[in-house]
Amino acid sequence: GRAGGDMEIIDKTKICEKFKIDRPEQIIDIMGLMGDSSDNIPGAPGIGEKTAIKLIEKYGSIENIYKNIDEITGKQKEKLLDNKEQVMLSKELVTIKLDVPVKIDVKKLVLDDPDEVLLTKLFEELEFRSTARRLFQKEIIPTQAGSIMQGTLFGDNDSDTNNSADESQNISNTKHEYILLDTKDKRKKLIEQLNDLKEFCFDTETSELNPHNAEIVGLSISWEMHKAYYVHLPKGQKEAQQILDEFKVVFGNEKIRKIGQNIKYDILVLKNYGIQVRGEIFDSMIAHYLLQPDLRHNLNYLSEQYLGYKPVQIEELIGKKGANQGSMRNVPLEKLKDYAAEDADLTFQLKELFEKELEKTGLSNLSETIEMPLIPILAEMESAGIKINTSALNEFAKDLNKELIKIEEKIIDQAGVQFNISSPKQLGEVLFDQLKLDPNAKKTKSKQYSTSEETLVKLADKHPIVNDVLEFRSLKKLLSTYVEALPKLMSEKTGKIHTSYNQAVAATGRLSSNNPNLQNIPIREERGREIRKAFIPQDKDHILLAADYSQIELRLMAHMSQDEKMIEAFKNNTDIHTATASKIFHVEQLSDVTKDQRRKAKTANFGIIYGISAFGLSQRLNIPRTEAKQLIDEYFNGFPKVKEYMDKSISVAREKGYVETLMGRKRFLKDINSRNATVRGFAERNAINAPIQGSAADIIKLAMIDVFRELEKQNLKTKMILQVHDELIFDVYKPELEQVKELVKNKMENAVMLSIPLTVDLGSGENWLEAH
DNA sequence: CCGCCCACGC
DNA sequence: GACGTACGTGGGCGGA
Repeated sequence: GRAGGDMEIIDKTKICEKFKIDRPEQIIDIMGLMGDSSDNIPGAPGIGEKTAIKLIEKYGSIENIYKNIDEITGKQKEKLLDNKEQVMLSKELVTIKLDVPVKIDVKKLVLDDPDEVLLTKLFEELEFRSTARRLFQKEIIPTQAGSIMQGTLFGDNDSDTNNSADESQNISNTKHEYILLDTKDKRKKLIEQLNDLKEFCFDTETSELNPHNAEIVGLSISWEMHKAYYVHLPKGQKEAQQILDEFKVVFGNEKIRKIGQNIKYDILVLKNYGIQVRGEIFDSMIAHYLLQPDLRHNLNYLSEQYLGYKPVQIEELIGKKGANQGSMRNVPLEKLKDYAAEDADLTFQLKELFEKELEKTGLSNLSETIEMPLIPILAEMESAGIKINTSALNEFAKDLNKELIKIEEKIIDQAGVQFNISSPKQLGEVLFDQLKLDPNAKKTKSKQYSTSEETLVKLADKHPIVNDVLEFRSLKKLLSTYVEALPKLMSEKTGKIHTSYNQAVAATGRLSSNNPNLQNIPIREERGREIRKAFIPQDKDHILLAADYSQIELRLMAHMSQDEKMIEAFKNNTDIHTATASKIFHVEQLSDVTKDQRRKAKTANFGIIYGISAFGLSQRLNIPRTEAKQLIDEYFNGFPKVKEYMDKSISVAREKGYVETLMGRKRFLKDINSRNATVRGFAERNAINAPIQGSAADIIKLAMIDVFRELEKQNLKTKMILQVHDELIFDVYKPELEQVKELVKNKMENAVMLSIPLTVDLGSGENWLEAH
């Protein structure tokens, strides 16, 4: 069996309760801190969990151990914290260790059973599955539902989800009823039942991952634990459509809540078949994202963690991913039924758990008023897509290619040797070994020469090759990332680009975009702007409208800190960077602020939001550290409440273990009390930034919902098509332009009421650049 | 396949 | 003596 099968499994929750420890992983922390590095064996584990607990018993609390750490460990502490080569049984130390390549010599790592159990448990907590697989040559199976949970979250969840430490449940050892519905009659009975429900969970199986092209292979439905139905769809498009049409009314029934895991995908797939999913939405993935924004949210993970159940793996059906991966179409019906029905069953079970947990942790409002309603709106935006001017891009590609060839020749000529300019490794060797541009050249973690833009700019006057390399980089980036990539992602069906928004990635609450990423289209450099020009309205009757929040994050800083001076600046509608400059440089008249002063103030403003240090600011502005420190001091003099707010955010995080946004979105900061300054610093910057960035995300999401509903209400043809963090883009039906402008501005500016006004800038044009 | 480096956006 | 600004996605390289 698994290592240490006979070893006593320690219930950390009870220990935590007894000794008033907030978080179970603190025990692990202690273990790391106590680790013994004297034997000099790389990868040597620290003290065992039992010893850690004995220590806690002896000293009464974690705090007391910290106080007496020197007494307990001798000089170990400094040594441990400084010696990065050691792998310690501590979350944070392992994290540090990851900054440099982790090399664990398996041969030297002779572990007896208890140690292996400990490492296994640790790796499990850290989600180091692949590392564990290498070390132990086997998979880690989660021991206890909720074991990785933070704080009290899910701490009392031990009802039917706890299978002790042995094998988790799966389809073969769990009682279940998965029913295949293969006649019209059976489907009719199901649909009748569905119509009387207040909610049901569903999942679609499809031929491919892209929802815009996917063919539906099957549909599974569940509304009670361990029981689910599967409807298989035959190959012909027409037959599939007929069967799906039977379900049209149920999906369109506003009174029935629809539950799913990543349900936006299913909504999009059904939309392709002309089926509108209406009514309330509950997505287990999004729910977990709200509960634990820093963790992962896929069904396998959630199921193993919270249900103690290992689902049938997709690889068992269609093989490992890659070129030879099979299709859902070719999976034997019985297996497909089990797989599909199980997915719906598990998703339903997760909903039961997560909905209660959202309630318990005060996240229901955020969930019900923002995140869940946003899901179908994102689906609509993705489905609408944006048109691109491919011929313009193709022309641009030709130009870029020509220039690239020229500059490549020039670089090779100057280097005097053939090499791959796109290889940072080779480039570094040419610049620093061969041309010897900088005897003290910076190196990266992996001991390569750094060739980042930041580094190269400083060498620009040493050799003309440097600017050529920078130019090459910039051209190459435009060509490969945008100009060549975008047309490839155009849908054949619609001739448009359909990005995909991920609502459960960014720990702060922002959306992210991929396939393609439309949130990082160039705008700053002149040549990059050409790419924006290629984004155009759907036809000549339409025009693009861009609406962006002005300085939303700084306004939020003003609101949340309640700093009178900053609030005043925004109320007077003065340029905030100029106002900042006047404060930190003591320039009475705003009109006397110089460009350079404004630039520095602007950088300082960004730094403030991100929790910058004097060093960071000095690097950014290329000024001495003392001057940077003075800037920051003056900033806090000028805006005293901002400093208070930052300190308060950190202390809130220390006390509660998390920080919150305006709408109550939480971010847990487990490292906020870390004794490692670097790790703690990171958490502290998060404590400052997360409420600001996250509140901005809350606000634009609210605005999206309001705007979308208003467009619907007024029966307009205009569509909201893109979101870029503080900006919304619309494909406006030209006759509606004035009406839409007013509507959008109104809804965006009034999404929430703050101590300062929110202002939105509008622009329209025949392409995205012009609209800005 | 995966980690690293680099670079684009907000 | 090292470290030092938040959140993302993607392309290309190079080692395993």
